[in-house]
Amino acid sequence: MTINLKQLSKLLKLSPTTVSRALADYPDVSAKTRARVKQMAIQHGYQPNPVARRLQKGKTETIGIVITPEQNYFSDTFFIDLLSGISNQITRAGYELILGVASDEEHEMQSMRRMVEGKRVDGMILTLIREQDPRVGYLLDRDFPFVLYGRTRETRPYAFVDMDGKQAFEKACTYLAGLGHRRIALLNGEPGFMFPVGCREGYESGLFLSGLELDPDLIREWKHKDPSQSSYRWTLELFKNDNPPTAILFQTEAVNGIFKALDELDLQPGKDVALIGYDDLEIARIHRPSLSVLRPQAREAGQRVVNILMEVIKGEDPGKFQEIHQVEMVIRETSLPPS
Amino acid sequence: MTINLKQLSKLLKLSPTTVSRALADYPDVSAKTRARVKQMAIQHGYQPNPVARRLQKGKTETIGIVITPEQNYFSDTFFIDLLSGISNQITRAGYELILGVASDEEHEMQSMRRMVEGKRVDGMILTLIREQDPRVGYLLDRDFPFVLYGRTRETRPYAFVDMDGKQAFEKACTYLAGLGHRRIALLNGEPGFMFPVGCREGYESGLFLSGLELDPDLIREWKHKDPSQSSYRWTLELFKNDNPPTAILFQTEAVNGIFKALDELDLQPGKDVALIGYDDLEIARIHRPSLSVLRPQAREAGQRVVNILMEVIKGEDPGKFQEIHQVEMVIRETSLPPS
DNA sequence: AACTTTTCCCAAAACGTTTTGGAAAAAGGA
DNA sequence: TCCTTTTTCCAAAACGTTTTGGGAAAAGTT
Repeated sequence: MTINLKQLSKLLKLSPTTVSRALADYPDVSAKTRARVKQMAIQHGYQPNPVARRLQKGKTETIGIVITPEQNYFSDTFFIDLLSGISNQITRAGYELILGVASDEEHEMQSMRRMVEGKRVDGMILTLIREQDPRVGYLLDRDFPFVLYGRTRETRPYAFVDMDGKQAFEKACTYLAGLGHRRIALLNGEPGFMFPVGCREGYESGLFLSGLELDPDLIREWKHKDPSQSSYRWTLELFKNDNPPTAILFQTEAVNGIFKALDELDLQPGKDVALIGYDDLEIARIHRPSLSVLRPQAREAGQRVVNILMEVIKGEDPGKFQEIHQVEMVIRETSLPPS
Repeated sequence: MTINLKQLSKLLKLSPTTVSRALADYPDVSAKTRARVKQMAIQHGYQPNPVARRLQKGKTETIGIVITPEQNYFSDTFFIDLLSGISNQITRAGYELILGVASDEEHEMQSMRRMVEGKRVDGMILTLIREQDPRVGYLLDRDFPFVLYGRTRETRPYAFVDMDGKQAFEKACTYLAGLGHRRIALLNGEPGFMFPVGCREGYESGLFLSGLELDPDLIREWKHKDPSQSSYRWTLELFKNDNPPTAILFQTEAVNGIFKALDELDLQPGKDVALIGYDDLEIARIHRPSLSVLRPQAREAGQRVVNILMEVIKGEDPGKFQEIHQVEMVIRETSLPPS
């Protein structure tokens, strides 16, 4: 059915060498034959067998990624955008993206080891980074190319693309303070992961810059797998406070519980309580009132991750590639001044 | 770093042939040397280079799947479960799963063609099947192995694993009718896809079995990308009816809009309006009142898809593998008799 | 002992590319 | 014209496996 390099070369009455080099635009083949070869290749729909090329080149032309369904992050649109940026850029480079789905931290590591030690990939992309993340040490120890989407606590240099959660939350916080809010609450992401660390720093810095006091009662870490720590319950508790907040910062993921709680408390989102979420999920746009958000550019980040990984695979120093992307704020209907 | 078959055979003072065959448990190598080979292989962490094996075997040992972020289906937990079942089973077979992310129907086809014509995969898995799906015809024409998660309108035989949407909605409908509901509404999935067709059949059949009349005013197709067709608006309109429904069947995906609309109408879910959703998403479990649902076993289905695809790749007749999986109903708090 | 069968191992080929190291032919220079 | 340089092509090797087709040694059989 599909044609071979050898068959194609026979058709052209040329050696496989010349055909191969013609297609690869080597200078040592004349313009005339190059054109002839290319035309014939197109005519017969010739595509070099990727497996054979990989063997010869000693590269798998493949990138690996492992996702964990347990983490709710995954069901968010932002992750799909990230994956979309990654996938498109990988395809553009003629590479392949192989996917592992792991149910927990142990399987995550196991799946990655299979890819790395089984020589199935040239590089890894890591997401959902923890403060202490064994995957990073593992890859650094083996000097295996990888790029993080996020950061971790690790002294050795490594490549990463991260969203500036600190700057984002600082911006949101000072914006709300500028509107006159004095009691701003933070429903932070799950502890153990690195991202919420920056969010909290930004929140605290935002309060400080606005001359506001930090009140520990207004901060909570949300464990989304633990119903007792749900955003719904937490919001209810928050307003039992003598001095309740007039604004809340949170991950958009948690918005359903917050809306529900506010509704039960007869508080109108936006009007009685200002809300700004991190991540521009669909619900943020379609809800009435629409939700003001911090919007990370996940697709662009995904493309950067791939471009960087390609450089690292080529042998570039990973320490050179450490990018922190700014996050824009989208003001919609839930960020009004306090009433 | 990592050891080679040739190097390993040199260490053992055996030929590469014998080492290869020993590891593959061929009978023509003595038990003693087989043991010796295996022990040495483990000791040096030898793993055959997959690229070399693929070239020799003439197989890519790879399965392809293309997902489309545009479709909201993807953000549902059920899809992750499906993917999880697929991925685990593929890994178990020593195969790889390569992922394409396409933004629309055209890119979806393009991504698949790259995999198929570029000899990058041995088989394809298709999801989100449309009534008229060009992918199926394309693959059938080329006699390329594939399995559908879902069904399409195509007369030639092909392999599929599908959820019995018809039986599911029939069951839900007769259950509600059995409770005394006489006005049951259906908010169906997007037109153009095959799945909603079965849902509607089941709904109609359920009404008929319960001796209820079909009222076209109670049926609507939800276009989730079109805000004018949102579940929220539709629910509001539904209750402007002189004779409003006492129960609604829908895709759980649409639950937020429905809850919001009912809330505005001062109707209590479960109490004033019975609700049953298709797909057991997280929100169904954590919402109060918790949502009764139809629960497809996505992970198991994913495993079946892979097992079937392996058979088709081996050359089995695809027509032999046509599975329709039953869907169970989980009664929670939103399926009470009418008040 | 001579023949047959079984057991155990291996050299060589093959998979489809790309790369290496020329070599022949054409062009340029004197 | 003869030598040098450039242009254009190719045969052979290599990537790391598995498979093919024996072949030698050991074990059975008569």
